[in-house]
Amino acid sequence: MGNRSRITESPPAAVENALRQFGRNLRTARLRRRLRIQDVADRIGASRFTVANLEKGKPGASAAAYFGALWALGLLNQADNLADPDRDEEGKVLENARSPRRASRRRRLDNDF
Amino acid sequence: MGNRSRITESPPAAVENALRQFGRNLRTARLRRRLRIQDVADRIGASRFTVANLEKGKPGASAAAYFGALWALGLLNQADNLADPDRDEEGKVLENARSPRRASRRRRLDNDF
DNA sequence: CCAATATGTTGACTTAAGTCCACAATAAAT
DNA sequence: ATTTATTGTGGACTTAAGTCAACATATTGG
Repeated sequence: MGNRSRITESPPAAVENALRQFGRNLRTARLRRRLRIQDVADRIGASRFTVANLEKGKPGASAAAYFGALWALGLLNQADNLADPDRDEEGKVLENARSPRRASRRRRLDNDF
Repeated sequence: MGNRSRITESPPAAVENALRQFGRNLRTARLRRRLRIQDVADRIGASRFTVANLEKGKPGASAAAYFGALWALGLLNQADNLADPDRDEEGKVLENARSPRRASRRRRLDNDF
């Protein structure tokens, strides 16, 4: 990537753990299907080194690579409802009445976080 | 990334669509929470340009950035069961008896794909 | 056991992801 | 309508993601 951002260089533990688990799951799914790292690499058009990094949960790897691995294993559908608005109950509550096309800050000083 | 891989440069339509939808969902969730792009950027330690790219579903953006955006919106838990072995019914079937630690190719010529 | 192969590791190289700047376009609040 | 703030866009720069080669280390099959 170039100038690496903090989220990629040293992600919060929750993100790091989520990625590591994701990687482990990809490996489990691959082995169950009796595929080599190279096989997955061929299917997505990447090197075996990159796929190995995915299975390690490398934060800097591209989202396309991770999703591609899912796709190569026939599991891409599991990514369908990531941040799905219909499932975002928290968001539904916060969205009182209508949702703006831009987030204005002047409204109030609700500077939480 | 450097030498861009095919999966990142021109992903299969399914992957591209999944990423675009993911990005749109992130934007919807952000607006519902009345957050600016800059706010999410601050939380994950990235520039507003990168977050804008996430919402466009840019394939090359890092997985950590996407997951970080989820995290910043309190939605990271949705990533928990990506490729979860317990939910991988297909994989469970393919895994007859035990799962190997490496994928051997000599077994049979089951070169599907 | 032994042979064959899958995976791990290191290092060098290439190039695009991420950053920043400046300005334009758009939406919101008064 | 006017002002103010958010978001979009283009270009230049930096650096690490991805590739490849070569070798080491498992693991599997026979």
